[in-house]
Amino acid sequence: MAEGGPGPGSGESLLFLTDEQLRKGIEAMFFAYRGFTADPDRILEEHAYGRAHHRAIHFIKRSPGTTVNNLLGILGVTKQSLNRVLRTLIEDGLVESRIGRRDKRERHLFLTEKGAALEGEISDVQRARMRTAYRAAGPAAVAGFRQVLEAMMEPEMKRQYQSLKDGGT
Amino acid sequence: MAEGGPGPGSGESLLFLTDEQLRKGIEAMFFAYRGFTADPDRILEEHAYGRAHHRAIHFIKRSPGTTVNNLLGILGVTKQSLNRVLRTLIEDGLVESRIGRRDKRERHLFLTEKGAALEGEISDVQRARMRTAYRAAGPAAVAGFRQVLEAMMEPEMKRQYQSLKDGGT
DNA sequence: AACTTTATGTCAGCCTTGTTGACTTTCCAA
DNA sequence: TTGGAAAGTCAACAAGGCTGACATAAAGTT
Repeated sequence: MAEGGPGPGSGESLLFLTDEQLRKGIEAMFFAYRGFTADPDRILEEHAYGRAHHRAIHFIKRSPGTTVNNLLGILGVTKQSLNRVLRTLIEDGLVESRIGRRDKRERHLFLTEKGAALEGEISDVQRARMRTAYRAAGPAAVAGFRQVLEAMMEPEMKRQYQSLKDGGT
Repeated sequence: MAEGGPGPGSGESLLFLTDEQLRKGIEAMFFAYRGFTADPDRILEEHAYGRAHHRAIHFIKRSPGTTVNNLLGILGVTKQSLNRVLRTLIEDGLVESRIGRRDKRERHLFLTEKGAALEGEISDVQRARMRTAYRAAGPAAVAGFRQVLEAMMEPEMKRQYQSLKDGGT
């Protein structure tokens, strides 16, 4: 699949995508994702939780009252796997599970005050890093960053992502 | 930590970083990383390997002859964890481990032809997705993407990342 | 009313990939 | 030459994925 790299002089208006360039992009994703999860991981460890717990409370915070099934779709894990995490979060009093009023089979999930506190703590450090990175890179870079990430998503996840439209801008 | 969102009219020259904006960035990373690993995961599954194996052969390909210790620094796992993965790759004939000539404690790692074949197969699909995303987003977006990712890395990882400088451009 | 489907939860067991602890071999420096 | 440090290996454990089987309750269908 080698692209037969264009020389230094070939059109910059098209894309100059040598395998080396693409490889750098791939490694950038790899290392950046580690940075992205580093702060949350530190906090979670103090509380004896893992990333799985973080993902759950993140999306419950984003969509309070979401059902277990919704969450399964977003997280892309099995119900057994999610259930294990959810059970401990409920036992520990971070998440509340309310039986649906219209459809009593459904469980609607909410963060308790305690759960919101942990979510907030993690959210804060994660946003802080994102904010720093954004400021270092500048507004144009931020737009590009989001565009590339969006183009990299699987179609179904892209829908999930876009279903929460941008707040202000 | 709420930023007290600036209204639609406030200076676009500074950064317009509402919590909502930052949250979108966080979710973009989350969903994009899934897309990023989706194709490799499919191929790896056919060969009964996991992401850990992929990471190993990726960085051995990038730096042939690297030692186990070097690899540990890059991958950020324990040597025991890496060793298990390495052992199966060596048993399966994808990786060759040569005892160091100067320092016999060291093992220098190389991909065999078979290992290079798998690495290439995975690399191809991963680059293909990256290329598609880059093309969809355009050159300016690509630059921004890389800038933000780099700003998001932990300092030590940033050094690792930058140690392989850009090929052409 | 009987049957089927859906939503959720649970138990059991497996696999990958992280972890720590203990150990061997090799190297180097006092 | 001997003791510590470094590189690598083996053993055992934990988290969090997975599948399969099954239970319950509520909805929906016939």
